[in-house]
Amino acid sequence: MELPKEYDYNTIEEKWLKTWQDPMYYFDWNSQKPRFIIDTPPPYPTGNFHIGNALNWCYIDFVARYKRMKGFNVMFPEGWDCHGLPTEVKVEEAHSITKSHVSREEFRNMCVELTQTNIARMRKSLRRLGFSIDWSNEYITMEPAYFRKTQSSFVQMFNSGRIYQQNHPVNWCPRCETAIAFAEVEYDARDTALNFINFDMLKIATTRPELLAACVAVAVNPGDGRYGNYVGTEVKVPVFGHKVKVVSDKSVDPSFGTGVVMICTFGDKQDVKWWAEHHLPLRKAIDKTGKMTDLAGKYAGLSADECKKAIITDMKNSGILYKQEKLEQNVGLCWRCKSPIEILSEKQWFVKIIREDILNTANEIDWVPDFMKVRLENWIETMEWDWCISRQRIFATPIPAWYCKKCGKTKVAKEEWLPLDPTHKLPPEACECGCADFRGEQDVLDTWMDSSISALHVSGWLSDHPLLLPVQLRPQGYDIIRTWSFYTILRAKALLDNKPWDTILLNGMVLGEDGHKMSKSRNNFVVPEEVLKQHGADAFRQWAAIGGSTGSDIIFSWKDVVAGSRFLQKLWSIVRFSLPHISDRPAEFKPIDKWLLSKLNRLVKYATEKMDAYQFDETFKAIRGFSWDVLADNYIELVKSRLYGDIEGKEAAQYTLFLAIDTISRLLAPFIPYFSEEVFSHIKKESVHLQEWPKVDDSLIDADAEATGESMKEITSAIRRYKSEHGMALNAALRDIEIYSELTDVSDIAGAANSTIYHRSGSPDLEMVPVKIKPSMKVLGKTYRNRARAIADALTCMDPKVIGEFIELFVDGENITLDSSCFTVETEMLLKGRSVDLIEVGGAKIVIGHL
RNA sequence: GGGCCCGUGGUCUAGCUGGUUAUGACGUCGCCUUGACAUGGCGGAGAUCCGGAGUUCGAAUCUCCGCGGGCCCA
Repeated sequence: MELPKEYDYNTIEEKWLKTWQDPMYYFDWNSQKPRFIIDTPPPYPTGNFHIGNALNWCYIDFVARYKRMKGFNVMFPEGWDCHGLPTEVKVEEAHSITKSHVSREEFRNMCVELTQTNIARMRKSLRRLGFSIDWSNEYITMEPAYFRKTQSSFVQMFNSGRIYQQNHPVNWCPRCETAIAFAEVEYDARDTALNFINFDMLKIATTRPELLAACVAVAVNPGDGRYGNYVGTEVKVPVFGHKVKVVSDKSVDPSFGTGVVMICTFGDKQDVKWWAEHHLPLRKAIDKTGKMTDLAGKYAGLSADECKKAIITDMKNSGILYKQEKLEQNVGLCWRCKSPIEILSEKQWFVKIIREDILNTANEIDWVPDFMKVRLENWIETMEWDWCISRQRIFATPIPAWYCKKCGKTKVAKEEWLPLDPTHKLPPEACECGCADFRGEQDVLDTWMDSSISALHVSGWLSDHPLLLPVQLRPQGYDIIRTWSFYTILRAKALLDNKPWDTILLNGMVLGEDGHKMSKSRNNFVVPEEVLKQHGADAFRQWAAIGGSTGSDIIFSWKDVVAGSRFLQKLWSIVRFSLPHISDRPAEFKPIDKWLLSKLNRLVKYATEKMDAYQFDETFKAIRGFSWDVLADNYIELVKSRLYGDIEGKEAAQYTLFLAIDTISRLLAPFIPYFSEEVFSHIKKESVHLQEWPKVDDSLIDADAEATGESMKEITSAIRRYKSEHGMALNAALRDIEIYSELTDVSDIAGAANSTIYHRSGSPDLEMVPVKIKPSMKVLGKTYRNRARAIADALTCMDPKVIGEFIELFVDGENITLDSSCFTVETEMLLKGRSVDLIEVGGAKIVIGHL
């Protein structure tokens, strides 16, 4: 059966999508094979699998398929990180409600429903992109089977003292009305005013006059002579009248403002430090909704911003505020809603951060590329507070704890009671005080508490399976090193005293075609579905492979996708030509067959090395280069005459071609699974994805065979070039070609050149005239170091006609003898006798008779 | 202000444990419809490897400084 001329990616991809069965990719918990477990990032189920995810999943799939072929028992699970504010917001929009309109349970159900719909949509994209996901190991963090583990992890870390509850300043988003972690704070430079205020006997400068009511001290630098007398005294806070201490602290910058700074609870992180160091009292002037409290007197009930304006006006009028200066300041914003955050002191749950633990564990992990580890190290070094894990939301994993209604004591659940929602269920035992009535904890867990145990979950933690931690690979983007990598390392160490993974593989960000971050407003946004529709999954996956080196940012490029689809068509043509000719029956190879097989085995060796180093671009480029250049443009052209005719060496060509097609389809399988499956299906009635990765046959890597083949290839190209330069069709016959070379068999060249070729030994009877001496710097430099330049200059100036095997030179007052390895002599051929053209390639000379 | 990364033909990109003619893609120009492929083949043009200094016999590659860009953070 002849193959169609055009490769119809759509039909073929759909065909294999229907044919492939999920169990092909199931992890075998009982297998004796070496295991390779991947801690796949669980995406947030927005409903759309974006192109950045797609790049990451391509990398994962390349690895998963490669490792499977290498004989590993591979787990490529798929998780879904469900909980979070975006879904709550979407649900509120969709139902035109706010979460306070319905019961917590009802609201949660709405979120679950939306999430399920979104997951279903994203599963389709994952399948269509050809990812070899192990669907038997799918997990969904909002389901009891998973959040039971999140709750267990909470209980275990509480019991080991790694989780505690405390009144502590936290970053607070007044719009979302929840605490947030530092990882969730963004910074933006904004213009603000520095206000100079008469402060009793002192003058202070502040950007946040609305916090005057929360002022608990003023501070000066200990070395500042202007204010030394005031330290230890008290001053009266203007407008509000309460008295505060004057303290000295070396982190006050005497040159900023007036050199006197007001400490309030809390204007910024520095206030928190001073507050703790100087044991200052707490004055809450802003509440959880961002409104001023009663402490703010006449300003109570105003928003912080309204209060700021009002108090500035009032203080200007009364002469308290005597000057304003413009100041650029970085303002902390909520990453989700971009509102400026406040720092409030609230009772929250925290996870202890032990820096050395995390640093040491990070050092036991292989980072690819290695410099990415520095990002984690820098983040760890700047951490000042513990990780606040409680959130004031609904759609999240409940914190399994209650408060005794009588004595107020906190009761944390026992693991065997889990999973549970403390707002629905009371603990099965009474409080120590004897009271059995409890109030369930309404706060829920930060979503990173769910996803930071993904590695533990997939490796069998708290299941009937044996625990297989550490897993082999964590693939993820570098943008979430300070969150997901950091938290996962922390949790694996805290819960199991182990590293979570052997290796972490970082991918870059996908940029739009204009080189900027993809965004709808920039109009450079591309969704994978659009690419799939136009060029198919295999073309898309090639962009992911060759777009750039692993770890670097990658620009999405339609050109690369188109180039990918052209390569598929080229491969298809190669296969379409080859299939009728191939044979798996061994035969004795001719020189050019040996050349091809040597190159092929070198390719396998190189591809294997590069795949092991996660260098997908290098791997794929090598395979593509071999297929297109070596196989199609050279080998096939050289053996066509053997394949079409009925001459000696036909079987060798058929067998060589078979080996090439078989090997290439295996090498391509991780990258273009649909295409390679289609090709392989014509060779064998088995899936290529269940085959072994090709092994290197070292006996076929042969430098001599390569040199011979290279020479044949060069001679053939030279003849082609000759024809091209003389305006001849490439299949036009030349007469009288004589080749003087070391070659023993020129029949393939004759076939490719479509001409009769006379094979000669020795040299043609031509006059050779040396015209130029070219110094070999590589040799001269090594031997003669700093004299190499002078020797080279002297060589170039010599008369080439007098050169023998050795050259004697007089350089820098010294006689130097150079052998022929130190230079090459370029010669020009003078023809005599008949009128011929002479081409010289490598060591061969081609004499072509004039037409 | 700090950390990390990057700056290679018109565009994007590989190389960067220093050593022949700097990789590939896209584009561009010329030629060629040959029995796998015109979504192709053959050939060509096009690069002061961001700038400067240094190390070296020799630097795209190593060091320092500068300029420009990106990301993360304070």
